[in-house]
This record gives sequence, C-alpha cells and structure tokens, in this order.
Amino acid sequence: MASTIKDIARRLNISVSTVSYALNGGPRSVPEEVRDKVLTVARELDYRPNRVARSLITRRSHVLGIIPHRSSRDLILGPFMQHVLNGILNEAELMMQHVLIFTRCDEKDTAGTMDQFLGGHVDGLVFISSDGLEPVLEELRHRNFPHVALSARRGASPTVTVDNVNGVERAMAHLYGLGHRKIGHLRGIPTHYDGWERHEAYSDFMRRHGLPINPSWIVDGRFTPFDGRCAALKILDRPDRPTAVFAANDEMALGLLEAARELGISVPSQLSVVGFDDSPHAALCYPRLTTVRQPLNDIGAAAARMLLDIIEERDPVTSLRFGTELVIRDTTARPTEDQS
Amino acid sequence: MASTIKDIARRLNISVSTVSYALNGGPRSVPEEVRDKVLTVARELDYRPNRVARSLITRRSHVLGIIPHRSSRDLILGPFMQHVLNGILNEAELMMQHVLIFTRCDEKDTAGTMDQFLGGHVDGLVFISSDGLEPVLEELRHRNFPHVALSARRGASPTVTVDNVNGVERAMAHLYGLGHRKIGHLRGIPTHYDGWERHEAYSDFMRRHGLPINPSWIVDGRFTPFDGRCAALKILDRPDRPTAVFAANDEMALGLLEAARELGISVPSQLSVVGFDDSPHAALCYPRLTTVRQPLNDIGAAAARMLLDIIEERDPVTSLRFGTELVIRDTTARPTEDQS
DNA sequence: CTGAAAGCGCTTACAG
DNA sequence: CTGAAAGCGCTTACAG
Repeated sequence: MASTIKDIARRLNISVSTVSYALNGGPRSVPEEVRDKVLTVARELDYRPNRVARSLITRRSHVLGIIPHRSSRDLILGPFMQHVLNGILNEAELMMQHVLIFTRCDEKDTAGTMDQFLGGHVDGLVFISSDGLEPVLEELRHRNFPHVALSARRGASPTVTVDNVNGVERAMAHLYGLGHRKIGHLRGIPTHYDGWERHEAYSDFMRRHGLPINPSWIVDGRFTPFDGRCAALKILDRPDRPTAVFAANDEMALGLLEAARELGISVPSQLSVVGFDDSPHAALCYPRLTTVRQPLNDIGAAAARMLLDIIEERDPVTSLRFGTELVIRDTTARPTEDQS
Repeated sequence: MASTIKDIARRLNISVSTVSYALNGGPRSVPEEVRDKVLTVARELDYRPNRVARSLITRRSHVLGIIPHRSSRDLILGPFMQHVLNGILNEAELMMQHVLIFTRCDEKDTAGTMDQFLGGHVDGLVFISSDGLEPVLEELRHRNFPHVALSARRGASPTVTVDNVNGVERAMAHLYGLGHRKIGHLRGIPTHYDGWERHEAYSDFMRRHGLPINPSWIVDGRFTPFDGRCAALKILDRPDRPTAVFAANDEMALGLLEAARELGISVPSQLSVVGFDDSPHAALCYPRLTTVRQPLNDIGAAAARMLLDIIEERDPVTSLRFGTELVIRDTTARPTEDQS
C-alpha cells in the first residue's frame, strides 16, 4: 500500500497539516528541522502525493483536454492533428500542464459527452474541430467551462483559426495568374468548418472571375491521401478535365499526385496542383508541392496558451486568426496551349 | 456552482447513498419511482458526476498515460508516434479509456517524474521509448505500477516490440541479393533501443557477409527528414560513397532521397535506398520507397490492450513481438557495373 | 506557532 | 429496504 501524509504524520507525531505545509513549502511556514524530518520520512516511506485528492480540493488538475476531430468511425491522426498536437504539447510543457485526449465523443450523446468533459479530469478543452459538436460547445459556454475551438465559426466560442479565405485567394490567384481557367477542387468534409470555408472561397473566386464551376470538378474527401486519390481519379479521368486542381489539404494533394501518376498525367506540365497546410511532406514529395502554408504548430501552441489564459482568468482574448503564405514549388506551371 | 449528489438528496429528502445508487444503477437496487425522481432532479440541476472524486475512492481513473519519446528539447511527433498513438487511441476508445500524454518528463529528476506518473491521474503507462528512462521503469516495477514499454529491451518490463533483427536482415539481404556490397547506414539515436538494435543488426549482417564497414558510411540522426538529409549529405558527398544505404526509419530515408536529388545522384540507378516503418508517405514519395514494414497501429493497439490487461490483472502476458515485412518499391535496384 | 477538524464529492460497508 | 456514517488523501480555515 502506498503511503500518505497521515503515515508521515503518525511516524513523526505531528499533525497532517504540518506535513502538508512542509511538503508543499507553504503557505504556512514550518521550522526547518521539522521540514527536514518530514522530507526524510517521506523519502523513507516512498511517499508520492496523490494529485487526484489535491485536485478535488483545488479544483485544478493542470491537465488540458483535447477533443480530436473524427472524420470516420476511427480516429485518424493526419499531419494536421499531428502538428497541432505537437504545438499544444510543447506549449503545455512550458506551462507545466499535461494533455488528455478524449477518445469517446459521441455526437449523438451530448449528455454522456459532457459527463466526460466536466468530470474534473481536465481544466479546459481544446476542440480540434467543431464539426458536429455545436450543442456541446453551446452547453460549455452556458456553463462557462473554459474551452477553445480550432476550425470553427468565429463568434460564439473562443477560437484559433487560420485565414482560409485569404489563403485560398492566394492559391487561386496564383493559378489564375499562370493562365488557368479550368480549375477543380478537392473538397474537404463539408461539415468541417475549414473544409467548408475553403470551398466557399474557391467558389467565390471562380464566380468573381467569371470562371465556369463544373460540378464534376469538385469531389469530396476526408482529408486523407487515399480519399484524395479516389476523388482525383473521378476528376481527372474524363475528357473535359480541369488544367489545375486546388486541394483542401496537402494529404489529399498527395493522393492527387499519385492519381495523376497512375493516369499518366504529368505534373505540372499537364496539370497544376496546389495544396493547403505546407506539412513537411509537401517539400519532400515529388514534384515538390506548391501549397498554402498555415502555421500548424503555432496554432496548437496559441490554442493551448489561450485556453490556460481563460482557465486562469487572465486576458479576455477570445479569438485569434493566423495568416497564410503561398509556398510556390514544383507542381504549378502555365497550362499548355492546347489545353485552353 | 455545479450541483452534487448532496443537492439532489436534499431536494428529495433522501440520503446521498440512495442518490448514488440510483445514478449508478447499482449495486444496491432502488425503487423505480425513486430512481426516476433522482434522474429528473439531476437533469433539473444540470448535475454532472465528479469523476475525480469517484476515482479517489475506486482508485481507477480509466485513463491510460503515454510517455512520448523526446529526441531533443522539444517533443517531435513523427509518423512513428503518430501511428502508434493512433493505434493506442482507437484501442483505448474500444476499451472506454481516455489517454493522457505526459509532457514533462525530466530524465534527471526521477523523483519529480514519478510524482507525475503516480499522482493518480492515470491507471498505467505506455512508454513510447525506454530511452533514458530505465531508472523510472525500475521504480515502476518495484512499485508494481502497471506499465508497458515500446522500443525497449525485452525482459525487465512488459514490452511490445518489433523484430528489428529480422526486419533489418530482410532489408540487407535484399540489397545484398541485388549485388550491393558497399552499404551505408543512416543510424537512429544510439540510445534509442530500436535505433541501437537496427544498427547492431546492420553491423552483424555486414560482418557475417565479409563486407567492409566504412565508418564514414554510418551517420547518426534523430529520425527526422532534416537529420536524414544532413547525414546523407555527409555519406554521399564523397568519392568513395556506398552504392546503397539502409536508413533506420522512413523519415530519414525521405531526407536521404532529398539529399540525393540535391547532389544529382539518381535513385535507384546510382543509389539504392531502403527505409524502415512503411509509413504512408513511403508509398507517396517519389521514387516510392522500398522499406521494412512494421505494423505501427497494431503495435499501439496491442500496447494499450496489454496495459489494460495488466491494470485489470488479467492474463500474465508480458511481452509481444511483431514481425516485419519487406515492401519492395522503386528505390532499390542492382548497382551499375562501374560502381563495383 | 501547531493541532484538531471540516470539507472537496463521491462510494460503500454498517446499522437500523 | 434505506439512512447515517466512515473514508478515499489531501488542503486550509479555525481554534487554541
């Protein structure tokens, strides 16, 4: 059986309060010799403080909760989640917090979900995506429970987002500037806010420039290379295929590149491709991917910091939006004459 | 203020025990009408059970702890961690457990580290790597605290490992079979058990086949593409470069491919490359990477399951080793005549 | 200055 | 069958 402060107190014939104060170095001061004795006995007994008992009183666990996005039955950790999580973890470490990932998060069972979230295991929550979780966010707001959402509509809950509209604008303007007029889109999950916003921005650009939006040039995918490949096959394997495709993220663009290779369509000479994210592999694949960079690590770190600010009732910052940058590499070029 | 079972009990003039039994549906039975009233009031008061209070008594948090490997000051979530974590999360979900990632894990401060681990936040621990944490594992064993280690020497603590020796053997035999005799190695962190074991297996193969081991053909890296590129540059940018290189993981192999491209060395005609992992990008890069596949997701899932088995004192399974498979793609070929 | 006691929100033996 | 009580391991006002 593990030892407790009671055991230490008994051994030294002092009160538990003194032991507690000695162990924590405050707030009440303890004579140095007593403190030393407590520390010695603690070591002898292999004492480890029970943080759960403490957090029952202090109402702080020093753990940040993460709610991953679930694009299907199982949880897929793509580069987006990977790098955002990396940012969260590094920032959490600096702030001396741990990170708990909630696995079960049934959209239909709001009550059960709330039970998990509010059970005291975490001091606050970072939602990787708000997709399907509006009722949960709503209740969290109502209960005033600290939370931050990525990929969510700005306004209601505190958010850390990326400027999708601006990012897509850069990508599309680049393609348009090269001479592309027939531009397709590998769309993300439409209920996913970023996916939705990028598609909106794409459509908006096409309309504004009087370009034809061909429905068969727009196919959905769940942000994976596999989905990207399948979707790309549908778009590219037809006589009236577009001369360029903008993919909602790099993973799908990678799948698109693969599909093009399979169909013998050479990139960028016969097809231009732009992705979104600038995940590390965008620079390692071949041809190297032209893409819209968003600072995934920084977004994660900012979300973690904002969450702790809310938990500790500091600044009233409630939303942050990161800019993007177009990274031109080797998958984009002018369309060839006969294509236009 | 959030409501508690006391509030419910007071409202209905019944005891907290009855409320507790009603809410939990047992173990004591409660008349249906009382149960209904309790549930109604609970809803009215927006009652959420405090799981921390419960876990103080039951000594179960239903949370599995993860200790990531830290290759440098900050935590790097490469594909290895990504897919292992994915396996852990999916399995944890099936087992109704959440997952807590420990951010702070100072190798020098064993006591402080143990405080975190044993604080009651988690029921057990999965170590992504044992690198630098032997003293911690030792104490965990001594205290009989449930834990499982990946990338660790089999024997002391329960482990889930991959058969590195066999995997490397396949990779090397493939290169040797193609006619390669001058084979270099992009080595992982030597204190990392998998990295160490792969290097041992590489050396062993070279020796057994009477091949020359040239120290300048072996360079270390921390498993990242960036390190792979730097290391590869050292190996390749010299007159007596090897005709093939075996990289300790795919990420470094990807960096190697990039370095070769920069140096104008064409793969596979002038240089053969084999990686390890078969992470998704191995099939998406160009040329597609020949590599040793290990079932990362399954390894994570198995570790999670083994941990819960230990926590709940089921089977006495204490170690599991997964096999590998050579996936031949486009980065390996016979060496050209003039190279031999 | 230090000890006895209340209490965090639960679960569960123990009485009645 | 149900309530009063003890207790999980702590923290911290409250007495002395």
